[in-house]
Amino acid sequence: MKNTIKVERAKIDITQAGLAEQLGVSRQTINAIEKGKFVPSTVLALKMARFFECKVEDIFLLEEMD
Amino acid sequence: MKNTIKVERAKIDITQAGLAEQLGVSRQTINAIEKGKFVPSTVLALKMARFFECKVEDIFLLEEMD
DNA sequence: AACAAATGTAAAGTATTATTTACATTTTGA
DNA sequence: TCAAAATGTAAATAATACTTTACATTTGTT
Repeated sequence: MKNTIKVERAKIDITQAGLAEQLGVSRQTINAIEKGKFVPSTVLALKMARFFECKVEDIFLLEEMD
Repeated sequence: MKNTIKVERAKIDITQAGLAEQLGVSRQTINAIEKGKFVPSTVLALKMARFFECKVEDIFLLEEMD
Protein backbone atom coordinates (compact mmCIF):
# COMPACT_ATOMS: atom_id res chain seq x y z
CA MET A 1 0.00 0.00 0.00
CA LYS A 2 1.43 3.30 -1.11
CA ASN A 3 0.15 6.73 -0.16
CA THR A 4 0.62 10.28 -1.41
CA ILE A 5 0.24 12.08 1.89
CA LYS A 6 3.61 13.79 1.71
CA VAL A 7 2.76 15.21 -1.70
CA GLU A 8 -0.70 16.30 -0.62
CA ARG A 9 0.86 17.98 2.39
CA ALA A 10 3.38 19.75 0.20
CA LYS A 11 0.62 21.03 -2.08
CA ILE A 12 -0.96 22.96 0.73
CA ASP A 13 2.26 23.45 2.68
CA ILE A 14 1.24 21.90 5.98
CA THR A 15 3.49 20.08 8.46
CA GLN A 16 2.94 16.58 9.84
CA ALA A 17 2.10 18.18 13.17
CA GLY A 18 -0.33 20.58 11.54
CA LEU A 19 -2.07 17.80 9.67
CA ALA A 20 -2.22 15.67 12.79
CA GLU A 21 -3.90 18.48 14.66
CA GLN A 22 -6.43 19.05 11.88
CA LEU A 23 -7.29 15.36 11.83
CA GLY A 24 -7.29 14.83 15.56
CA VAL A 25 -4.49 12.28 15.72
CA SER A 26 -0.92 12.31 16.98
CA ARG A 27 1.98 13.55 14.90
CA GLN A 28 3.59 10.13 15.16
CA THR A 29 0.53 8.58 13.60
CA ILE A 30 0.85 10.83 10.56
CA ASN A 31 4.56 10.17 10.34
CA ALA A 32 4.13 6.42 10.64
CA ILE A 33 1.43 6.33 7.97
CA GLU A 34 3.46 8.56 5.67
CA LYS A 35 6.49 6.31 6.12
CA GLY A 36 4.41 3.24 5.37
CA LYS A 37 4.62 1.78 8.85
CA PHE A 38 0.91 1.06 8.75
CA VAL A 39 -2.28 1.90 6.91
CA PRO A 40 -4.75 4.16 8.72
CA SER A 41 -8.28 3.15 9.58
CA THR A 42 -11.02 3.86 7.04
CA VAL A 43 -12.33 6.66 9.24
CA LEU A 44 -8.97 8.42 9.22
CA ALA A 45 -8.47 7.76 5.51
CA LEU A 46 -11.85 9.36 4.81
CA LYS A 47 -10.99 12.35 6.99
CA MET A 48 -7.71 12.75 5.14
CA ALA A 49 -9.44 12.67 1.77
CA ARG A 50 -11.98 15.20 2.97
CA PHE A 51 -9.23 17.45 4.30
CA PHE A 52 -7.23 17.24 1.09
CA GLU A 53 -10.39 17.59 -1.00
CA CYS A 54 -9.84 14.42 -2.96
CA LYS A 55 -10.85 10.77 -3.01
CA VAL A 56 -9.49 8.08 -0.70
CA GLU A 57 -8.34 6.33 -3.88
CA ASP A 58 -6.22 9.35 -4.76
CA ILE A 59 -4.26 9.08 -1.53
CA PHE A 60 -4.15 5.35 -0.85
CA LEU A 61 -3.13 3.04 -3.65
CA LEU A 62 -3.73 -0.70 -3.49
CA GLU A 63 -0.80 -2.88 -4.53
CA GLU A 64 -0.45 -6.56 -5.39
CA MET A 65 0.48 -7.53 -1.86
CA ASP A 66 -2.59 -5.90 -0.29
CA MET B 1 -20.25 5.57 10.23
CA LYS B 2 -22.86 4.31 7.84
CA ASN B 3 -22.28 2.09 4.83
CA THR B 4 -24.23 1.08 1.74
CA ILE B 5 -22.85 -2.40 1.31
CA LYS B 6 -26.24 -4.10 1.44
CA VAL B 7 -27.52 -1.86 -1.35
CA GLU B 8 -24.39 -2.33 -3.46
CA ARG B 9 -24.74 -6.09 -2.97
CA ALA B 10 -28.36 -5.95 -4.03
CA LYS B 11 -27.48 -4.03 -7.20
CA ILE B 12 -25.34 -6.84 -8.47
CA ASP B 13 -27.26 -9.58 -6.65
CA ILE B 14 -24.46 -11.13 -4.68
CA THR B 15 -24.69 -12.78 -1.25
CA GLN B 16 -22.62 -11.92 1.82
CA ALA B 17 -20.78 -15.20 1.36
CA GLY B 18 -20.17 -14.47 -2.32
CA LEU B 19 -18.85 -11.02 -1.58
CA ALA B 20 -16.68 -12.38 1.21
CA GLU B 21 -15.16 -14.89 -1.17
CA GLN B 22 -14.49 -12.25 -3.81
CA LEU B 23 -12.79 -10.02 -1.26
CA GLY B 24 -10.89 -12.76 0.51
CA VAL B 25 -12.47 -12.30 3.94
CA SER B 26 -14.88 -14.33 6.05
CA ARG B 27 -18.63 -14.12 5.64
CA GLN B 28 -18.90 -12.99 9.25
CA THR B 29 -16.62 -10.07 8.52
CA ILE B 30 -18.93 -8.88 5.75
CA ASN B 31 -21.97 -9.41 7.94
CA ALA B 32 -20.44 -7.56 10.87
CA ILE B 33 -19.41 -4.60 8.71
CA GLU B 34 -22.82 -4.49 7.04
CA LYS B 35 -24.54 -4.51 10.42
CA GLY B 36 -22.30 -1.70 11.64
CA LYS B 37 -20.44 -3.79 14.21
CA PHE B 38 -17.20 -2.26 13.02
CA VAL B 39 -15.63 -0.34 10.17
CA PRO B 40 -13.33 -2.33 7.86
CA SER B 41 -9.68 -1.51 7.33
CA THR B 42 -8.78 0.91 4.55
CA VAL B 43 -7.41 -1.96 2.48
CA LEU B 44 -10.71 -3.80 2.66
CA ALA B 45 -12.69 -0.62 2.05
CA LEU B 46 -10.63 0.05 -1.08
CA LYS B 47 -11.15 -3.50 -2.29
CA MET B 48 -14.88 -3.15 -1.77
CA ALA B 49 -14.99 0.09 -3.74
CA ARG B 50 -12.98 -1.51 -6.52
CA PHE B 51 -15.27 -4.53 -6.57
CA PHE B 52 -18.42 -2.40 -6.66
CA GLU B 53 -16.83 -0.04 -9.17
CA CYS B 54 -17.34 3.06 -7.07
CA LYS B 55 -15.51 5.30 -4.61
CA VAL B 56 -14.84 4.50 -0.97
CA GLU B 57 -16.81 7.65 -0.19
CA ASP B 58 -19.85 6.18 -1.96
CA ILE B 59 -19.90 3.19 0.36
CA PHE B 60 -18.64 4.57 3.66
CA LEU B 61 -20.17 7.75 4.99
CA LEU B 62 -18.56 9.77 7.77
CA GLU B 63 -20.88 10.96 10.51
CA GLU B 64 -20.55 13.51 13.31
CA MET B 65 -19.40 10.93 15.82
CA ASP B 66 -16.56 9.63 13.64
C1' DA C 1 28.03 27.76 13.81
C1' DA C 2 23.96 27.82 16.53
C1' DC C 3 19.27 27.52 17.26
C1' DA C 4 14.58 26.12 16.20
C1' DA C 5 11.42 23.64 13.54
C1' DA C 6 10.41 19.57 11.30
C1' DT C 7 10.91 14.87 10.70
C1' DG C 8 12.35 10.07 11.99
C1' DT C 9 12.18 6.31 15.23
C1' DA C 10 11.31 3.11 19.13
C1' DA C 11 8.98 0.79 22.89
C1' DA C 12 5.04 -0.18 25.62
C1' DG C 13 0.36 -0.13 26.10
C1' DT C 14 -4.68 0.38 24.57
C1' DA C 15 -8.27 0.03 21.23
C1' DT C 16 -10.00 -1.72 17.14
C1' DT C 17 -10.31 -4.92 13.25
C1' DA C 18 -10.67 -9.55 11.66
C1' DT C 19 -10.51 -14.46 12.15
C1' DT C 20 -12.49 -19.07 13.49
C1' DT C 21 -16.03 -21.99 15.16
C1' DA C 22 -20.46 -22.75 16.16
C1' DC C 23 -25.23 -22.23 16.34
C1' DA C 24 -29.85 -19.59 15.80
C1' DT C 25 -33.07 -17.28 12.89
C1' DT C 26 -34.99 -15.75 8.59
C1' DT C 27 -35.88 -16.06 3.78
C1' DT C 28 -36.47 -18.48 -0.49
C1' DG C 29 -37.91 -21.93 -3.59
C1' DA C 30 -39.50 -26.60 -4.91
C1' DT D 1 -44.76 -27.41 4.16
C1' DC D 2 -40.15 -28.76 4.10
C1' DA D 3 -35.44 -28.16 3.09
C1' DA D 4 -31.81 -25.37 1.75
C1' DA D 5 -29.74 -21.04 1.43
C1' DA D 6 -28.89 -16.81 3.45
C1' DT D 7 -28.38 -13.97 7.25
C1' DG D 8 -27.72 -12.87 12.25
C1' DT D 9 -25.03 -13.43 16.43
C1' DA D 10 -21.61 -14.65 20.01
C1' DA D 11 -17.24 -15.85 22.20
C1' DA D 12 -12.38 -16.44 22.02
C1' DT D 13 -8.29 -15.32 19.77
C1' DA D 14 -5.02 -13.06 16.59
C1' DA D 15 -3.56 -9.19 14.10
C1' DT D 16 -3.34 -4.39 13.32
C1' DA D 17 -4.08 0.68 14.26
C1' DC D 18 -3.15 4.26 17.30
C1' DT D 19 -1.52 6.62 21.53
C1' DT D 20 1.92 8.35 24.68
C1' DT D 21 6.47 9.38 25.92
C1' DA D 22 10.85 10.19 24.80
C1' DC D 23 14.80 11.03 22.19
C1' DA D 24 17.65 11.32 17.72
C1' DT D 25 18.41 13.29 13.26
C1' DT D 26 17.67 16.45 9.59
C1' DT D 27 16.58 20.87 7.60
C1' DG D 28 16.14 25.74 7.41
C1' DT D 29 17.27 30.38 9.13
C1' DT D 30 19.89 33.99 11.20
